[in-house]
Amino acid sequence: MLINPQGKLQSVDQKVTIPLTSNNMRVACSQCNLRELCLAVGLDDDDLHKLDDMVTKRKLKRGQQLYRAGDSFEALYAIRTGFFKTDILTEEGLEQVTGFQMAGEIIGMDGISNDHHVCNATALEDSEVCIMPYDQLEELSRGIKSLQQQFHKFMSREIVRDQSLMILLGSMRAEERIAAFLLNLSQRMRVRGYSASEFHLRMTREEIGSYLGLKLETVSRAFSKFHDEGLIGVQQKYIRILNADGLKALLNHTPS
Amino acid sequence: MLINPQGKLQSVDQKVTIPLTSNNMRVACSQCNLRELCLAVGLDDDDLHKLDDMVTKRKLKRGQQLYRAGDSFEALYAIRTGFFKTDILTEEGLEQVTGFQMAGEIIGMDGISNDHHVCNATALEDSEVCIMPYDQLEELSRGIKSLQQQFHKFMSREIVRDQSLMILLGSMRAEERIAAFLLNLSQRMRVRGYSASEFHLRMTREEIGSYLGLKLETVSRAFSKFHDEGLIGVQQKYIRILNADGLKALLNHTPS
DNA sequence: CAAAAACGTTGATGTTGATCAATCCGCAAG
DNA sequence: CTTGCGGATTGATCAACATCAACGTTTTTG
Repeated sequence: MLINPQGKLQSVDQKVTIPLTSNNMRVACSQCNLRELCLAVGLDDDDLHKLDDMVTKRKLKRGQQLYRAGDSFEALYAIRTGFFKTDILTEEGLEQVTGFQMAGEIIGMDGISNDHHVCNATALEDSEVCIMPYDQLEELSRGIKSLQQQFHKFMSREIVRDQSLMILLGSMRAEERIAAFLLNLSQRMRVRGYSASEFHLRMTREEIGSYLGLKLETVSRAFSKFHDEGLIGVQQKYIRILNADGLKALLNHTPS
Repeated sequence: MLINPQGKLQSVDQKVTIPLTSNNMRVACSQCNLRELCLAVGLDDDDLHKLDDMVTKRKLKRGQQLYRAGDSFEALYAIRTGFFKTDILTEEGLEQVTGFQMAGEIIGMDGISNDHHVCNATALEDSEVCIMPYDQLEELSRGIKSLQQQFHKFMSREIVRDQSLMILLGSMRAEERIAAFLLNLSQRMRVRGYSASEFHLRMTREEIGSYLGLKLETVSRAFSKFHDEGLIGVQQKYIRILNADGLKALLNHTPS
């Protein structure tokens, strides 16, 4: 499903609210209200406690980097709260955004192949992550079948997500890309119990453009056009989806 | 490394030739001359024999499909000989190629996330694959640490490969894309012990274009231009790399 | 072998989105 | 309140690539 790279997350229908109470470094996966979105899906209490022992957490301020390209790979990170971008510096020194990630998503899997990260991960707002040391995660998933399966599904989901983006970049036109982007964000907000119809963008027009293979002016123009057509409301970073079906209709519109 | 999505495969320096002798359905990973490229990297003899028991093989004629989008996911496949493409049919019914795969590479990992394949895999020449039933692979990799690690590296490598392609599609111009494509093919041929400087393309101009987000005419024009500039030799699908450095120089050429 | 189909090349023209540039808005700091 | 600055908007122009079209070449098929 093209505009829907979150795979099985879609089927999680229950509302999930995102408060945050504990302040200690240890995190209880068994208590976490994101556990139905996260690696812990389907684990029994006993196994959840084993996860608890492995996981610590870390807070990041807006703009702080969780890891950088070239850093040695130590752990995967589950986002508890906040919003991240991942990006790569190309040979010519241009930044290209490879993804935006929100609560319940796992980042860092690019580092497994080389023992070094290939991209940067930056918090776009104050955020908190669960640190899962990779050697421990490997060991644990050798012992817990459902953890192993869940982990593999997350990796595969990332592959499918990337391929959706390849299709977007390879075959869609500017306005289609931006409609797909907005619908995808909206969908992911819904799954997390937030409003699907209004939200704040955490990234700049330039970062959106980088992600979608467009220039910031093109992004801005598309927003304005959608606004004029009554499809969305735009006030800087505050977006309202006024006509989701209208946006979807833009996607099926075959160009030739 | 942008033009180099095969990750650690790069470091395998020894020559690997690709004969094929046995004809029975059972395959001996322990005897396979691709085992240093494949999942079996780093396994000891004992563990290799466990792999042997799991794997069967299948031959495909040119044009045959190994699996289709929507098929239920049963197994991963290691390519023993031949050449494949994977593609997705977009909503509008357009085909988009998501990758070309050759000997030693693993395909099918997109299916793990949903228990169904999201893309088609088609043999572009007569080919042979090793079938690795996924439930058995999971079980085996819970018992064999180095198999588990190798499997995870393959999945991660696929993620990194896809991200390289995202960058190509998001930030490179037509001729850069095509130069990167040729250099990548050349590199992968070298790793497998084939000539890196001359080879047959197994895919059409249209398939190349689909993969690179370009139209077939644009691909054809770029080939002609590179030919005129003495960078490559082109005779239909037979390509010679005459000036690899010249091609590489095209990549660093910042547009603005 | 002949005919058809698939694939590839090349040219002329058109459209999309990039580029260049001016202006505006919102927010933070003094 | 004013100033400065990063971000956003909007307009004018341009370049890259798509599209349309004609023709050539190779492969497949009966």
